[in-house]
Amino acid sequence: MNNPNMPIQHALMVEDEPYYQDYFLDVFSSLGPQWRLDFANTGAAADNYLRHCKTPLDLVLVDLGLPDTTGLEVIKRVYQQFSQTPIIVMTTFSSEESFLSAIRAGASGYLLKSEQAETLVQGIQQVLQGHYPVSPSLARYLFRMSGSPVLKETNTAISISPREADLLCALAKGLSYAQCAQAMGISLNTVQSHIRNVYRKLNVSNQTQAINKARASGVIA
Amino acid sequence: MNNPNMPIQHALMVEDEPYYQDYFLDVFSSLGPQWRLDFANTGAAADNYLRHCKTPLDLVLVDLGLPDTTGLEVIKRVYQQFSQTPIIVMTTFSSEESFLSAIRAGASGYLLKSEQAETLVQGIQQVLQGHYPVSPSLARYLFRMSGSPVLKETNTAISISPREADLLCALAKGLSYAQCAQAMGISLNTVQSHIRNVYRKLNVSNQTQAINKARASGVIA
DNA sequence: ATGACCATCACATGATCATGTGAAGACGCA
DNA sequence: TGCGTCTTCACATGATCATGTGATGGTCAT
Repeated sequence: MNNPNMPIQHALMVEDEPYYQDYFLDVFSSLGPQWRLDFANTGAAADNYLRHCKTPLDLVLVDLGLPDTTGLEVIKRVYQQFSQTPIIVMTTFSSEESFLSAIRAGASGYLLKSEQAETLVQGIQQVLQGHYPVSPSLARYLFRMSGSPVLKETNTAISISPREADLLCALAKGLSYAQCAQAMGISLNTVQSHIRNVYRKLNVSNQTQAINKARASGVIA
Repeated sequence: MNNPNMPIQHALMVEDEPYYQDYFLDVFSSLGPQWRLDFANTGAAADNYLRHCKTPLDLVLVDLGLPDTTGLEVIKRVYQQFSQTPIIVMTTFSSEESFLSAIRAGASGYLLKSEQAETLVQGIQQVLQGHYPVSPSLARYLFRMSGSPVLKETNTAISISPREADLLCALAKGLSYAQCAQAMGISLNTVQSHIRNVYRKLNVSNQTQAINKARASGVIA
């Protein structure tokens, strides 16, 4: 059905919005005529597509936008079936958590739809060459989480002291005050004292808010 | 001392080998005439340079090659003094450990000297734009370590119900139980009831642990 | 050497969270 | 029809957290 001298490159995109389907057809035209881009409107459709897919796909794009976690399921599925096939997450929002989940599930790239079309093309080409393209706003997070435990004197904007940062790290792991106290070799009173100061500095009033804000500020991984 | 219409861009490179000093002078000429590149031959020299440096540097390149960890010390030092200054590690070997250490210390990019000069220029330009360039062979590692720990037990098995997930999302935002109750239109009693069930399902015993586990399982964004 | 942080602790109290027991109606599945 | 799960609620109690006031000694810069 095709010219054997020009082996076809086979891509699947899981995307429900027709607008983006059209858009990415356009993007793919920049990659060359040998590319064939199929669409699956839902996670279930993608699952079905994969079930009937004999030859390994060359690329899979997954929209991680709206549905619960079906996007993640698709990624896992693809990764299981074709572990060599690069998977790129295309999403609207830059959620750090969904980013991590996607990578854990097997994604090799994570790009925002809002990127320039040219940037998307580059990202796709990069992933095909074995690279791991990530949109800048998320790359920051990737870096942050790789360099977790230390980084004491990093209190750039917000003046969280080293010990306070230690405590936040411990809390972020899920430790209770008592466990933090033990882990840090200080008394429960001191833990509470630190917490009081941290809350004041970050202007928050509970643990989760503090952890979120500390993360957002790069104070903790 | 300079043309005020062309603000000078000030870079420091910590590098002992004259060959690479020349090489990077060449690389920098590709960036434009406004760039001034100074060199420090040792970590101590860099330290001294920083001590007498008044205006923030625009870029720092650090050779992480041979010396013990003096390269790392320089990175920390720069990061402390000019937290906004991008730091790129230039190295000969792609050691995963030194890579991680560098990131922990505050580096924003990690490039191999063996890259094409053009690639290096691109990397420098990227980092100046706030990106995080990493040589491909290391990017793979970055991804692996972000994702590896799980991947197998991707808990699709955890059966968090929709309302329970809603609650976890609300909590993850930093809301208190009372606020969650109001936001979800249910009573405080019900919130506690959901929490009890969630904790049982996730096998945890406090909020932060629950949020962490839910995130790790992709249950919440 | 006088502030201005930091780190450490003590004592205290009200708010919030964690956990237990129990129960009701709705839904789906066997 | 019954069993399980989900969702919702009530009442209750101990644990943990949040917040206040105050104190000691250290470091560091002015």
